[in-house]
Amino acid sequence: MTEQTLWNRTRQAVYDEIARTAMGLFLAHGFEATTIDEIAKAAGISRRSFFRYFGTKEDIVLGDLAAKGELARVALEARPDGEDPWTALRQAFHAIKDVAYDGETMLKVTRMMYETPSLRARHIEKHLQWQASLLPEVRRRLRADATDPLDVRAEALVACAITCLDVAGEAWARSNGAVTLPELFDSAAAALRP
Amino acid sequence: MTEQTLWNRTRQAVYDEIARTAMGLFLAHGFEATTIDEIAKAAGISRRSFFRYFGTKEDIVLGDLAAKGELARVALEARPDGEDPWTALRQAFHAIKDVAYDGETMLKVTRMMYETPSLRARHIEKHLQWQASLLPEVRRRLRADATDPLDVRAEALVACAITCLDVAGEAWARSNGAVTLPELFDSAAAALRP
DNA sequence: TGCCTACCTGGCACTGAGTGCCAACCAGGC
DNA sequence: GCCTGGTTGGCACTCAGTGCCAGGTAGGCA
Repeated sequence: MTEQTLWNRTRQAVYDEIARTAMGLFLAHGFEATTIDEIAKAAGISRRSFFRYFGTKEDIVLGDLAAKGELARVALEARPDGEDPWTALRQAFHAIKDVAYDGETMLKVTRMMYETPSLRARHIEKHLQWQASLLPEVRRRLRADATDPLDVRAEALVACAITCLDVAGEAWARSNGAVTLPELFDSAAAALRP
Repeated sequence: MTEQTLWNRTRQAVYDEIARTAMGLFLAHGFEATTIDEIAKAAGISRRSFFRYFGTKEDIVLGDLAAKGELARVALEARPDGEDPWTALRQAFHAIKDVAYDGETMLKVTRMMYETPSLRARHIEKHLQWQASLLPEVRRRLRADATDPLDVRAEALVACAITCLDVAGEAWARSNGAVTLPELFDSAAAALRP
């Protein structure tokens, strides 16, 4: 982890402040309708400085997604060694929890994510990084040969598990929270193995 | 289908010419390194006119992907009624054939697609449209209730079938064509039901 | 105390994608 | 010959994102 110097703490505070401000604007006027100039102005920083904290506008919304992927990887590696890889993946994904906002806000943010094309695209892009980070462990469990061009079992399992999570997320956003995300995820995953 | 007036035929010819020219530039200098100004100049049209044929640079590469989705939908609807939905999806995807370029070029284009972030993102976006278009038929076969927020079986099946195709495509591009795409797709799909 | 270094900041200029608007053009129908 | 629908190029604009530079500020050190 990054050591907690004064610099880093200040930086983190500014980062959080920008994210908070921007999210408020997004929820009030929509993601696409909010320009980076507006965010910078509202957060009291220059446009140029904004890009020192966030590479793109999308990163504000999807910031902690990479961290969640690491959570899933750690959880997967903690699953018992003999467990069926697909089951292990399913269980590992239950370790992912959203704590950034309260339930109502989380629903709004999720809906925004699935409805805004550029956000949706970046979201999936981050999932591709999850895939890369989970792949080695699933390969190990399958005793798969990474050099065999025909053996795509590990890739397929990981990618489809993530896809199920995505399907569940979209259904959750549409359902207005009538059902829980883990419930939906299990329902999606079960559909593949009747 | 659009009726074949003189206007439409001319328009189609220009469209094809732009696509051909642009693809040549992409393969020669890379997708991101090629600007729209360069494409327009090489194709002998104005920058403004380019955007009347293609909404984005990515659409040049992914142009016929929507048509392929329709191909898959038609093939799915033609599968026998009693067939297991997952099997029907698998078989339907075998109807998708690439005929746009010769094998070697197709490999290069595919590799470019998987390696360029913006292309990859749009590619997945198009796949989301496939999902929407295939969903009703799979729901019908599952006798699924579209209003039940917990029933995500159809979504999961369609999305994962597409994901398998995507996994297969990436593996194919990486393998330099050592194995065929249908082979890889079957291998990926089989991994989910051992 | 004063200097040096590291890091941050705002501002400016630039590229490149994508859009709105307008004046000009051209083929076919009446 | 005129009208109409569709097209074209050009101009100006917005917005995202990057490179560069000059200035500030905190902390370490002599």
